[in-house]
Amino acid sequence: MNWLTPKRLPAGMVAVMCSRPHPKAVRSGRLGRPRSTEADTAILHATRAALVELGWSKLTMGDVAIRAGVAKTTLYRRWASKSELVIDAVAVLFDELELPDRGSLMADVEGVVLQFATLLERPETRTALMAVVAESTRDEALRSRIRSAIVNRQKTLVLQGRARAQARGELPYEENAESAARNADLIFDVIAGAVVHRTLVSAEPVDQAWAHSFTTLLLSGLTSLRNS
Amino acid sequence: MNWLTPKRLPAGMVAVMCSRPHPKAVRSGRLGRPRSTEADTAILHATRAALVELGWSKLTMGDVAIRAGVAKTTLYRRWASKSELVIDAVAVLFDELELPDRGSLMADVEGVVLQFATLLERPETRTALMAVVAESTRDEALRSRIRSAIVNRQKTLVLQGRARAQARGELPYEENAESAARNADLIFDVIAGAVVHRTLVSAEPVDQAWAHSFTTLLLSGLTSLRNS
DNA sequence: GCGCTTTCGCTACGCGTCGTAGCGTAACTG
DNA sequence: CAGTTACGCTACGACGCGTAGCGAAAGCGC
Repeated sequence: MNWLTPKRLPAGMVAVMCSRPHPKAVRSGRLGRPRSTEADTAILHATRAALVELGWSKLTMGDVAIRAGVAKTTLYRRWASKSELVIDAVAVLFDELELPDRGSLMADVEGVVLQFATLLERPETRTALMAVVAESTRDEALRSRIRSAIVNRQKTLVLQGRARAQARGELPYEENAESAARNADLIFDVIAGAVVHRTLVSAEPVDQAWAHSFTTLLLSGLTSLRNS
Repeated sequence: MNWLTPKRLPAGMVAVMCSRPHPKAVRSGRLGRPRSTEADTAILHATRAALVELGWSKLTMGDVAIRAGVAKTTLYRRWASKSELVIDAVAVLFDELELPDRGSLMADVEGVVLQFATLLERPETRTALMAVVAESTRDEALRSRIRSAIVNRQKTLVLQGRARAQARGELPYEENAESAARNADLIFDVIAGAVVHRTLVSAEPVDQAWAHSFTTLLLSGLTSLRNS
């Protein structure tokens, strides 16, 4: 019903080359009053604030509109659903993830684990990440949006870390491109999955000690696990 | 508001020794018309069916009541929220998880990974698991319910698998009880986290090949990772 | 300056779900 | 039998959703 209204733009239009394609991007061409960029930032800021105070389930579109000082209709002109709005609001937080060269594969992994954990300590990401992932299990469009807005950014770090480790001689170069990609995906799922599960399911902190133990396990394997 | 109504029972009452303590358990003592156990099973069955057809977000209490052939008020007499209902409905699916002895640690891990993956292929669990976890980030009571109903059951498998591996001589006995517990938690987060992340975030299948690669990585570590 | 186009804030609306109250009836206990 | 609790049913207020319609504002091309 919603998917066929003229408000929806053809799918191709979203895929234009842009760092953050707007959900309901209007052709930036010309004609008419341009969209207020202040409204955009105000809405996203208000969404994060609402996530902190209310959490995902109690966040309402009307409330966000009021916080942003914007009419509710303005909100719906840009985002078709609460999920898409929240994804965009949270996605920018993942931009601060980076991989400073700490000199060794071990230190690099530990660093990225702690960085990711710090991100997941924020109430916005805690409450939003799992919620949108849950929503995406029944919505392919949402899933691809999460992928491009959040997941792919994290995956880059894995590729970067591997390249460094290979340059240092800590990891072998993989001539087979396919299996190299598979391995990167595997490692990404292991790292991100472990941190997320520890944080949100087990609900216990990812501190220095845990990061160290995890990294040791990841590098050396289960058979070499010893008491610390 | 909801948390203070007389409907809510004191917290201790839920923690009675019972395999599956009912959310709003009434003292099984006596007096008056007993609760219909058929209604219980019908509701949980209807909830799973609704999850399959509608998914978490579109599931409504009224719809579940109709499917179960039960009044909506009957539903609310037993479960205070949609989250608690869904947890109970899904929890039984996790009971079928077990750890058959396959002769080696490697085979055991691979087996449990594939079993867990099979469980996550079901639409009920896919859509429900992440949703209730997301909900639990702001609700400690919900989190402990998930832990006792779902997570702890899985964690047992890790302990079981380790004990077997130790008996086989594949893993060393850990004299330090604390670090042994920490290691078990770590391994659990790594295994469950990786499978969940692969399935629900990366949205790619956990097949035999992936399970094998993952298990190899877990046992031997990153440094020994080679092309397959 | 003038039209044309699009977005803006605002109000109002229908719809669906929520969770509860109140009733009469059914089931079980002593 | 009386006492107690669960049941099905109806009705209700509250609230969030997403949209329609309005006049005003802010750009563009002329």
